[in-house]
Amino acid sequence: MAKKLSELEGVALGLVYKHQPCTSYAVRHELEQSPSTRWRGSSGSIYPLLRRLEERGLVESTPDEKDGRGRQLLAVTAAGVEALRAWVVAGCEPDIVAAVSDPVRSRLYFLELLSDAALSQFIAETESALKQYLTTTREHLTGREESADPLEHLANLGAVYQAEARVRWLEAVRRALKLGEAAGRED
Amino acid sequence: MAKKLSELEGVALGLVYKHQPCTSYAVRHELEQSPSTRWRGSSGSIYPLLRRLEERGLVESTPDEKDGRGRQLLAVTAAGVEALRAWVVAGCEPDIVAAVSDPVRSRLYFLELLSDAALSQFIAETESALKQYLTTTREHLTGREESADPLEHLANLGAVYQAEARVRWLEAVRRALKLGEAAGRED
DNA sequence: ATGGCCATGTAAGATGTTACATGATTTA
DNA sequence: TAAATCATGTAACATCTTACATGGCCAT
Repeated sequence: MAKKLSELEGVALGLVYKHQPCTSYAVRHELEQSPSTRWRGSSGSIYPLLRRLEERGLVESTPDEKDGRGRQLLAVTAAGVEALRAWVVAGCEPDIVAAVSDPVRSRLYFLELLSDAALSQFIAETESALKQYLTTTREHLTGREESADPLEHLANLGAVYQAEARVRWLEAVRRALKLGEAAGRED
Repeated sequence: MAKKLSELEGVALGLVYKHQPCTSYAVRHELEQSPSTRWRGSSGSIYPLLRRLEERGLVESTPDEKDGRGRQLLAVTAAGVEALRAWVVAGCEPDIVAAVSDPVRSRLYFLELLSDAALSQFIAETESALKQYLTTTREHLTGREESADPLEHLANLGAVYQAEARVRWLEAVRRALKLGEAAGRED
C-alpha cells in the first residue's frame, strides 16, 4: 500500500493529470496563479515534489520530441491514477473535512488588544479586502463560464459560497461590535 | 522591526495572552483540542515555538511558586503584546485574507476520476461528514453562550457561517451532478 | 503500587519558502 | 539586441509531524 499523498502532492498530481502531457512548469505556474495563497507554488517545492512522484512511479516523464531543449513532458501512470483516486475519496474523512482554516478568524479571538480606533479600522479594512477577494473569486467563476469543465466551475462556486459567507460574517461582527459601516467603497 | 509572526506563532502567543500566567502545556492542549485540524498542537512544534518566542523577548517565564516541580509559567511581555497586535492587524492584508483553503474543494477538481458509483458514494459521505462538522461547530457556539467572551463567540459564529456555506455548496454540487439525495442520516 | 494522565522535551524526517543561479526563447 | 519571460533547478533555512523518552501526580 503506497504512502498517502499530501495535500500539495494530490493537487500537483491532479494538475499533471488534467494537463498531461505537460511540463513541470505548467503545474508550478497554475499553482502560482491560483487565487488561493495556501501554496505559493515556489520552484523549490514543485520541482522536488514532482521528482518524488516520479520516483514513486506515479508520474513518468518523456522527452518532448518537438522541443530543441529536450524538455521533459510529464504524464500520470496507472499507479498515479490509483493514488490520485485514493487521495480524492479521502476527502470525506472527518479529519480532512475539518482541516479548513481562516487566518482572519484566527485573529478575531484577539481583537481585544486593539484600541477602539484600531478596531474600527481593522474591521473596515478587512471587510473591504474580503469583498475584493469575493469579487476576484466571482470573476474566476464567470470569466470562464463555458470554457472550463463543469467540475472546475463547481469548485469555483464553492470558493464563492465561502467568500460570501465570510463577508456576511464580518458584517455580523461589525454589527455585534456596534461599529459604523465601512466608508463607501462598494467595489 | 521584529520579524513577523507566523500563523501558528500568532495563535500560540495569543493563547498565552488569553490564559496568562499559564504553562506551555495549556497552550498545547488548547490547540490539540481545537475543532480545526489545521495544526495538531504536537509537542514537537509547540515547545520549541514557545522557546523561540521567549528568546525573541515576546514571552517570559517565571517559576510557579505553588508547584513542587518548579514548572514555568508563561506571560506575554510588552514587546509580545506589540508583536501580537501587529499580527492581528495584518489580517486585513490581501495575502492573509486569501489564504483560506478547503481540502474538500481541492479534491472536487478531480472527481472525473471516479466511477458513477464511487462519485455518488463520495458526495453522500462528504455531505454527511460536512453536516457532522457543522453540528460540532454549532455545539461549540451554543455550548458556552454566556461563559465565553464575545470575541470567541463571534469567531465561532464565523466557523458556523463557513460550515453552512460548505454544506449548501455540496448540496448544489450534488444537484448539479444529478445525483440522488444522501440516504437518510440526518445527524 | 500501579496504571493512567499530566507535562515536557528531543531526534529524525518531511515539506515548504526564500533567494539565488542558469540558460533558452520571445518580444519590443 | 536588449529586456522580459519561460523553464528548471539548488542551497540554506524554517517549521511542522511522528515517534520516542522521561518523570511526576493521582485515583483505585
